[in-house]
Amino acid sequence: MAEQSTGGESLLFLTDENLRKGIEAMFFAYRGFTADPDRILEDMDYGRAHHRAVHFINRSPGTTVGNLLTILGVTKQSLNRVLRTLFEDGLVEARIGKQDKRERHLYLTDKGHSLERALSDAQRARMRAAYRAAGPSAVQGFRTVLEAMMDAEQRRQYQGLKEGST
Amino acid sequence: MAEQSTGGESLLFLTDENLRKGIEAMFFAYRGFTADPDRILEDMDYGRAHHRAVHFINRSPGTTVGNLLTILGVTKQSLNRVLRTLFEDGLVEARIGKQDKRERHLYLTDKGHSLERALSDAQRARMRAAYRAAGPSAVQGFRTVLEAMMDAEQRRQYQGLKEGST
DNA sequence: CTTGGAATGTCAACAAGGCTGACGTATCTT
DNA sequence: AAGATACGTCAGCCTTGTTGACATTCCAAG
Repeated sequence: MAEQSTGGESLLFLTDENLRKGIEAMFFAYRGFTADPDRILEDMDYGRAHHRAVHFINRSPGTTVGNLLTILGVTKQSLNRVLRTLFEDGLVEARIGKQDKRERHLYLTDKGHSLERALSDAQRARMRAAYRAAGPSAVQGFRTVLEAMMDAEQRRQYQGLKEGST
Repeated sequence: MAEQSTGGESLLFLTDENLRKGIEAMFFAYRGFTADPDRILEDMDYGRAHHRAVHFINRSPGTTVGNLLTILGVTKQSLNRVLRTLFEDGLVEARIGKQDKRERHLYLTDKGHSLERALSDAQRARMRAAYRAAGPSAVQGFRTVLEAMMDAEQRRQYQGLKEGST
């Protein structure tokens, strides 16, 4: 998986030109990646920050505010502003921890699940189209490179959530 | 989930679970992707917007303000705020067009090239490490999926610049 | 029981970098 | 001469990030 053969193999894929193409591919692809959810969100006065919160709450129901802070990598003040609107609008609810009553465990309400659905359906549709067009082995490569691009800390979180409990 | 048998191939790579992993991989990888340049930029009161401008001016020297607007997908007011600081700091210079004197053709100065160097060195280093760890065929797949993920318009721009003049 | 620290919430203030709208100017094109 | 185009700019607004300060609540250690 790692090095095919640092011996006499072509390392042409490591030219600056190829790397630059990869950089621009990331830039343009990320725009596409967020475009569909962004359209849905702006119709309801939400932003990407709300999307991220909803995504990770859906993905790890009962997660605490502290967990979310770590995953999202923002300050609590910033996250709190977003969470507050989600509470007010009845998309997310917080339950006080049983063991540790300081903690707030976050859950999506039905309404929250609806939004999450709409957002991830849109995003998955694009992802599915890309995956299908590229084929399974390309997808494998895609994931391999992305994982290698993460910071160690981010990779840990990514993999920690990878096969959570399913 | 989708269609099990479009020909006998396994379409297991199109499961919602796999798509979700791809989505999160994009999220975390993009953070890593921007982390190194961000660190350099914040030491000098610049932001990602400056990075993007510098990158594309370096890549297409003599490009016009209008071109840049199209590529970056922002408003001229927003871009102008960034360009103004780049002019003031002597990183970018604008030359009036010979054929059409309304156009401003943008070029990096030596100082601009230095910054661009520093930024892209950092970003390429991470990219190179990821590429090397993943291997050539993974890289191929990576690019294929990213291209498929772009909007048609973005892909046009990406490919238009792809092999520019070399 | 008291005290320290952890987890959380909140107020205030600020900055970057998006956006819209309106207007001005130089320059091309017709 | 008139209109369109390329660009710049002023003014104002929004989201989402930041710091700093402070209150609350609770756990755990003395």
